Amino acid sequence: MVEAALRLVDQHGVDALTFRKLATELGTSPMAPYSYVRNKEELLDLMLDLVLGEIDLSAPRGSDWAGRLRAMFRSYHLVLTAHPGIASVYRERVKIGPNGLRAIDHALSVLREAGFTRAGTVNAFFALFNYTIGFEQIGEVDPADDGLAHDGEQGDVHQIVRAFFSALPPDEIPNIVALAPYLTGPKRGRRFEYGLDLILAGLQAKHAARAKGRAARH
Amino acid sequence: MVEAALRLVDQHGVDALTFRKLATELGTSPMAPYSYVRNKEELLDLMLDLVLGEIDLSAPRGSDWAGRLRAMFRSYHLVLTAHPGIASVYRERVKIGPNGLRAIDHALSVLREAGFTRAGTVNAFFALFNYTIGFEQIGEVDPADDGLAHDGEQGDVHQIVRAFFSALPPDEIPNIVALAPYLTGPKRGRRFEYGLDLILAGLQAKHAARAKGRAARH
DNA sequence: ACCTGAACACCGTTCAAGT
DNA sequence: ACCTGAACACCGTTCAAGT
Repeated sequence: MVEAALRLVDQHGVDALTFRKLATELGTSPMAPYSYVRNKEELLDLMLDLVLGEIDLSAPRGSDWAGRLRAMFRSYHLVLTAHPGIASVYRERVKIGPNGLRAIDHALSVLREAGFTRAGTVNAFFALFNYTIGFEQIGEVDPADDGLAHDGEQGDVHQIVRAFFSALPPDEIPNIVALAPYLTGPKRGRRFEYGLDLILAGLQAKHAARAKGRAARH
Repeated sequence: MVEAALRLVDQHGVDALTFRKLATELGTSPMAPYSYVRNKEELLDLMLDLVLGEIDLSAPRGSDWAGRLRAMFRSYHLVLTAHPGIASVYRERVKIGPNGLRAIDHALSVLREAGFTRAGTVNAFFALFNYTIGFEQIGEVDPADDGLAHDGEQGDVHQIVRAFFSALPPDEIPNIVALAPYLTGPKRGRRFEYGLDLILAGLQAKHAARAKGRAARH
């Protein structure tokens, strides 16, 4: 049942998920899913947890704590992008399921074993977690569909800029204009890892400073 | 009109925003808002841009690029938390308005002036941007309402853990259990800055390494 | 425990019509 | 240009009823 709902979301987006459509997909009546689920929120929570079960938590052999976190959140990112729109289920009211709990606990254990304090572990986890989720939230910078057609030549950057960022005249947003090819590009895979490595580098600096402070005290 | 819609969202949440409720708020017919807006998506985009206009882009006197970025994204964070739920407007289809463009351009200009490459500037911007948005996406770790009442004594951590993370038995999530007081705590203000400083520290390390490499080549 | 059909209280949006 | 009222095609969910 949840699998069928996830299939619907993967194919037509999260907004297209409807008890009625799900029912016809299953060949039942619109009310049949209520036998398995209390309401739509619970269905969404179950779908999210099903997806979170795909995260690879097996640590790469012999790697350090930063490498293990990188591997885990890279997998997390890949799983979320494989199910577009599912990240939007994270809202105020999410109920975390068993797979989500296992993933959280794994990340916390890596940070604790690395020697981070309790507060530091939690803060570091949320930094990685929030970044990963936020990355899925916005897709490519979408065009502002204001009638300007996309039939111009591919190389005409100014045409693209005008279509994508038409809310202000170009001379008010010179940096956006200058960087437009990078802003609209599809280099999402590397982009995620750039930010992930920034956070991990920050954590490693904190970790090193703390070890140094401990050594100086002895 | 957009202001009235924003007031509705601030008071009752983004899901409660309805053309019909907005109309009664304005004392008009349910169809009246359509005179100002093409559809609901456009209304949401206008509301988001109205909020983004509150971001403080005035750089603190005499601070470096990292300090200026910290100030801007701290303000961005405060603005988003002041309007709960508004961050959920960021979806695949957001049309960025003038205030949003100004904020983006400001962040890009700071990074460019600091000496980051074009690709580095864009990647750094998205790291900060995605983290900030992701932070608003999930609120506190919400209780899993499975009938367990919250009437236990405040000090009984195990009770809290069982209520919040009941999807798995405690011995399968030892780190969550051990860190539960930190996970469920309301220390959101400092938590945002922890992650923000991690990203900025990572950027500063990259910046320093690049300057060093340039010097060595001469 | 699982499924059905009809109904209720809502939505966003279209349309024809008014000023 | 702005507003109205009725209508359409949808929602999630409740309820009474069936197996």
